[in-house]
Amino acid sequence: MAKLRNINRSLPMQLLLARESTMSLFRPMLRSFGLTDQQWRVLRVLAGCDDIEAFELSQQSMILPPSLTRIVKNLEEDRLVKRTTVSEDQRKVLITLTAKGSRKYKQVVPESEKIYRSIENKLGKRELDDLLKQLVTLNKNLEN
Amino acid sequence: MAKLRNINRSLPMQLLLARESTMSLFRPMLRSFGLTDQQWRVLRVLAGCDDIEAFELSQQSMILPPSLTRIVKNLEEDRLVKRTTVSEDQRKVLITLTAKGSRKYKQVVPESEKIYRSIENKLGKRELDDLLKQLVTLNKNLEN
DNA sequence: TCATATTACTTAATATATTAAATAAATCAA
DNA sequence: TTGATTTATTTAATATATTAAGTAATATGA
Repeated sequence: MAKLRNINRSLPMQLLLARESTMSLFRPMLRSFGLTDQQWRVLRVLAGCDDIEAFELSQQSMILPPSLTRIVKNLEEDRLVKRTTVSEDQRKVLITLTAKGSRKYKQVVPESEKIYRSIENKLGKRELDDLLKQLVTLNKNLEN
Repeated sequence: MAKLRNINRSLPMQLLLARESTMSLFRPMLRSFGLTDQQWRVLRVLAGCDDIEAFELSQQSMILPPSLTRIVKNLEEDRLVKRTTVSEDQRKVLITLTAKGSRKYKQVVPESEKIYRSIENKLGKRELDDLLKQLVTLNKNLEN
């Protein structure tokens, strides 16, 4: 019978496993702040700019527009972000971090970095840098 | 303001991006066979054994039990898999590929391998092997 | 100008992820 | 033996992913 490559030789599976291995280290911390993985990705992008259009936020947080609509709605209900429309182009929506959202972000950052450093220690800084470099290259070479 | 590392230096984000970059190459093919990503992961594991317990299938397909319950139910409705219970331990559920499921698997395998080879060509076989090796190491070193 | 196409986002429908709780069968301990 | 615990899976509830379709605003071309 035609056989598929072993899991250990499957790039998609190893990437899935690696993503899970790393996120499982961050997840309990994020949950303790009442944040989902995706909500954190959104806050993180917003913290890096004054405001941002929905489409651009979707790209940078790697969340598809339909999911983003719901996620932003929930964050808005939690008063962590604000939505406004652009008068020059009424189709567009601008999203901003509120003061509360900014405070939340500042609380999470040091905890996140702490976990990141523990990963660096487990893997070795050189190995991690090397892996990152290869992933960046892969993403460049496979990009659409 | 406390700032988080750039996306390019974030292992979780690069892994997410890499996973998406690669899966986006397989997804249209899988959909053309009427399969979701997760359904394919399940079929793939089942093709590698006569039958398997739900918990073990959950591990190998990297799908949590609650999700697996639903996915197996859907695959069962499509007549691609079969569920039976073990008489020695009535708690356990055994899952098997049907003849139809096996045929589907055999149809997908060559298409999947074709795409995999095109990825090898884009990235270079040596680079890909090297990356895989590093991912396997990472998964070993971070494993719970 | 005005019908058409495009853009930006949202809604809808179905599938999956995550966490907690429930269920039922098997095991364990007094 | 039987009440308590553990194990294997399912249900439930909420959140996200994916694809398609819808809506409203803007841009385009004859």
